[in-house]
Amino acid sequence: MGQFFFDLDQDTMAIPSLTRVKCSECPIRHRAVCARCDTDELEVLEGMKSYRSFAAGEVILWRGEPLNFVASLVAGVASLSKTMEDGRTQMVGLLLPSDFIGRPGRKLIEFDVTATTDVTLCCFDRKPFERLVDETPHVAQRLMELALDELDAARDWMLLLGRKSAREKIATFIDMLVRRSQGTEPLAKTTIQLPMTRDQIANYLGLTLETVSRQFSALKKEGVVDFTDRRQFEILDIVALQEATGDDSDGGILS
Amino acid sequence: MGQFFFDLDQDTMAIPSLTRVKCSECPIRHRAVCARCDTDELEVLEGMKSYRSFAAGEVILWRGEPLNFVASLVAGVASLSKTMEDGRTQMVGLLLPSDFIGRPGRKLIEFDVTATTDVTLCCFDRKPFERLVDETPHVAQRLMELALDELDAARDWMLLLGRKSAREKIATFIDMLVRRSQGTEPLAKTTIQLPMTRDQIANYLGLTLETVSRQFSALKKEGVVDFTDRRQFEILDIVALQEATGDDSDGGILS
DNA sequence: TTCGGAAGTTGATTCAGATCAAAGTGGGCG
DNA sequence: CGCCCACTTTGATCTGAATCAACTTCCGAA
Repeated sequence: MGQFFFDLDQDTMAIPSLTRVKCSECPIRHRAVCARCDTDELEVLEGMKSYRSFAAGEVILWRGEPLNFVASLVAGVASLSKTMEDGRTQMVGLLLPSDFIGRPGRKLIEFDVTATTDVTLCCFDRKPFERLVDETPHVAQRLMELALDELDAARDWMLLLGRKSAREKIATFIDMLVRRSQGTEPLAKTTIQLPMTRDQIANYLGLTLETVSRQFSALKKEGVVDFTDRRQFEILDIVALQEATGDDSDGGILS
Repeated sequence: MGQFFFDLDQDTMAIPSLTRVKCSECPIRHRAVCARCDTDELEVLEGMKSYRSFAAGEVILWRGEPLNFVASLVAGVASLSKTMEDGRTQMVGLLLPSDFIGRPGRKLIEFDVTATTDVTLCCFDRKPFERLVDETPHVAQRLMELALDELDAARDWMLLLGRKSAREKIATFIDMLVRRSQGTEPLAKTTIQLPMTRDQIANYLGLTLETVSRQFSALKKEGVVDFTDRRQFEILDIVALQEATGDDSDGGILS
C-alpha cells in the first residue's frame, strides 16, 4: 500500500479555484509528472496548464466519458472507483497530491474519478500533452515511474482485498495513515485524521460500512486506538496495530 | 481483465532452452518491450539478450531477491504472487507472452515470480538495460504502455476481488479464457483449456480450491459448461456464462 | 501393472462478515 | 437556536464461503 498516502495538511488544500501558481513554486513540483523537467521544459508546461477545482463529493470524470484532458492532482484527495450494475462499488485507486489522472493514448476513461475532499487539478489538454510526452523524455520517464508506483500499490491492495480479514484490512488502512503522517510531521505524531467517511473506507477495503464501524469500535475497546472525534483518533498501541495488519513485521523486505 | 490472456497454443511453448531466435523473427516482436524499436535499435537489443528457460512450477524470482536482470516473457505463462506469513497467498499478476518482468530503477523485486507452465524468457542485465531505457525513447514509451495496460487489468481485478461472489469470479475467469481463445482461433471455439490447477485458480481469484471445484461442478450441472477432462471443457451456454459474470452486458462501455 | 501421491470432488459443519433493523450523534442551515 | 439529515453505532439474524474430512481419479514411475 506504500504509495497511497493522504495529505492531511488542510492548509495545502486551500488553494483557491483560479489562483495561478508558478510551476517553480508549485507544491508538487518535485513529485508530479513534471518532476524531472528543467527550466525550459517547465516554461512549456506553464503555457499549457490551467487549474480546475472540485468540491468534495463532486464527480471529476464519469466512466466512459471522453478524456479531453489529463491532470496532476495539486491539492486534496480524489478516488478512482468501479461500480457494478446492481450498485456494488469498489475503489480501485486513491489519488493524492502529485498523482496523475489520465493516460496518453487512451481516449476514454475506465472508471469514475471523484473528489473525496475539495480538490485542485493542474490540467493539460490531452492532444498537446500527448505531443509533449513524445518529445520530452523527462516527462515520459516520470510518467512511467508514476505508473509503476501505482502498479506496486495496486498489487499490495490486491493481497488485501483477496486474502485479508476485516480486522487486518482496517489495521492495514490505519497503519498506512500513520506512516503517511510520520512522513509529514516531525516525529511520533499519534493523532490521525480520517479523510473519508465509513462508507468510503468500506468501498476502499471491500467491506460494508457496518463492518468498518465495528472494527473501529473493537480496536477502541482493546485500547489500540482512541477516537477524539468521528474523523480523528489517536494511536495508543502502534505495536498491536502493526501486528494486526497481518504483514511481515519487518515491513516486507527479506534478506 | 482485458489484458490477462493465456496463450493456449502449446506449440509456441516448445522453444528449447538455449535456441537463439533473431529479434526480427521473434514471436513477440511486435507486442513486447521492443515493439516500437527500429532495425538499429533491435540490433543493440540483439547483442544484449540471452534466453533462460524454467520448468512448470519452478520459481523464477523470490520476493526480496536482487533483481539482476529484467526480461520479456517469450513463451509460456508465469505468475506474480504475494504470500503472507501464515501461508495465505494471492496472485497479483499473470504474465503472458510479450509481458515484461522487472522495472528499471528498482533493485529488489516485491513478489514471487513463478513459472505456471514451462517458460522461456528473453533476459537483459539490469544495468545496461536501464541505460538503454534512458537513451531509447521507443523502449521507454513501450514500457510505459505495458505498465499502463497492467494497471488497467489490475483495477478490473480489484473489483473482482473486492466485490464479486464466488460464482461471479469463476464466470469472469472462464469468460476471460473464452475471449482469449476467440482472439487466437477462427471463430466460436468453445473448447477451452485450463492452464492452471484448481489451487492456482483459487489463488488467482481469492477463493479456496474447494470453492473453485464446487463452482465448476455447479456450472456443469446447470448445463453452462461441460468438462471433457479436468483441464479441458466446452462452453454450452455463453449467454448464461456472461450473465453470471456480474459485468455490464455491453462489455463495459457506456454512452 | 500396480503402487503412490498429487489433484480433484463432494459432504458436513462452522464462522466471519453481510444484511436487516433501530437508535444515537453532530454539524450546517434556515 | 433548534431542527433536519447525513453519518455512525450497535444489535439480531442470516448466509456464502471457509474449514475439516473423506473419498475418487488420474498420472507417472518402479
